[in-house]
Amino acid sequence: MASREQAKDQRRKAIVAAAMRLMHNRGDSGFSMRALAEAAGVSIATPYNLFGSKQAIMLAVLDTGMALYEERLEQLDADPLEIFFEAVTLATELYAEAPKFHQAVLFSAYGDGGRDYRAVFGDPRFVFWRTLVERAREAGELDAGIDASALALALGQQFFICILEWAYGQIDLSELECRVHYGFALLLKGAATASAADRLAGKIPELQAHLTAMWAAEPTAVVASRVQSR
Amino acid sequence: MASREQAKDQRRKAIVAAAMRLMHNRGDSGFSMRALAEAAGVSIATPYNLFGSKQAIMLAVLDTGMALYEERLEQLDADPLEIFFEAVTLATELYAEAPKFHQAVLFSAYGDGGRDYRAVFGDPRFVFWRTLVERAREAGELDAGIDASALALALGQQFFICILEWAYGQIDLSELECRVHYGFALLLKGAATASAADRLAGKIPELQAHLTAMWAAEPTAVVASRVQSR
DNA sequence: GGTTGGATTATAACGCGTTTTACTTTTCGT
DNA sequence: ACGAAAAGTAAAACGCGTTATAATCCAACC
Repeated sequence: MASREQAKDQRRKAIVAAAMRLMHNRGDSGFSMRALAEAAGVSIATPYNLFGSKQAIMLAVLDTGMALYEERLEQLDADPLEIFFEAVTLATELYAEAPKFHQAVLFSAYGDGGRDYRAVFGDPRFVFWRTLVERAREAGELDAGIDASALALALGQQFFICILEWAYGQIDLSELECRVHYGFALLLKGAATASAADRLAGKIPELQAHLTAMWAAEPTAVVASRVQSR
Repeated sequence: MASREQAKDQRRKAIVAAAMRLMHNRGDSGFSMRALAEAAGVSIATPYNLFGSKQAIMLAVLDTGMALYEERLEQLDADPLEIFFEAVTLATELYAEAPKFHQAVLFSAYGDGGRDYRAVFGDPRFVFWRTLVERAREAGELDAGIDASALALALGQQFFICILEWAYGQIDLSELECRVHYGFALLLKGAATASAADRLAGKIPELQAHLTAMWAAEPTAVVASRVQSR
């Protein structure tokens, strides 16, 4: 029997579930490995046996969310270029549904001193963007000579860092969405075929105007210095 | 008299100097607030009185380095478009001169749980990129309608996250340089006037080839998954 | 069914960043 | 020159992630 492994998996699931429950209820503050162990009904040593670190647990939580996200994105059935922007918007919508939860997960997954195996930009997320790039390239929206991995990396990073800023409480979700859209428009335009480049160019002025309006209206920490030193 | 403030500043400088000395000698490991206090000849409470947090000290170290960096960049006297790429190359050269030191500073400045006032992308660095963008725009290399702040933010973030990956030990300096150049080429091309866009487009294939060759040859942690899942 | 061995447990400990407390030193207005 | 206020000091403590140490449990083999 694999009842040994079975029991392990069961405990693993219980721990991830308890982590999600705790995050939902209390957000980042109040979430600690000791609180998690208590909520999951296990000793504090067990999560370390089964996952290795707090960061690994957070990444497990993140990955389960990623599956749901990709599923909902497929249902949108957007065209190969628009889907980049839809993907960002969908993410902000999901974040808006449970902001404290997502902030806590992201903060714990990346904000801690986890210099371990998979730090800044993990595999599931990278593969996701590369798939989108490959589709767009095959659809003739992107230059055929573009390397999918290289572009996907640049796109994913642009997304990722804005997400981090949101998790750190420096920007809100609408600025997150707008900034990533802006970065995506520029990056994709740089890699696009002529017709697609035209469409992308059309997006830029509006996004830019939206951003500057935001910065003028609502000066948060980072934004304030940006506006004042204009 | 301001002899009170004077003494404060003196102590502040002593602490920053001791921090730099410690980082140079022992890198990140072995550097702690207790070790710093001892090396600076002050109590552990003093750095907190004068700076508030470890992160603030690291940002002070970072900012003094930034002044040197900008100075050396001005001396290069590159043209308004090339200077973006020179800036990246210069940074990698400076990092290469004392890699352990810079890794330690960056890691401590951003890797810790410093959710404080100025987290991901601080003011001196943002202003630097915006100035470069403004110059390039005035030189007619970038579209006149481009907002300097918005583009500077996108550029700086692309740079910043690659630096972080290097500080985390996930990529080496040559990959850092190449990836940022690639991201910059795409972003700038998306914002460039026609003639500048052509010049930028010429850079992209070479950078891309360089990147893919790197990934094929030297599969580090992140890279490995990238290559294998090709 | 008893024995064995790997997993889980409780518990203590470590080093970290940070805060608090209580004591001492230094500066400045009168 | 003296007393009040401000600031620096040592030392202990807090909660954190993580690790080490034994004791204990429980599925798996003879």
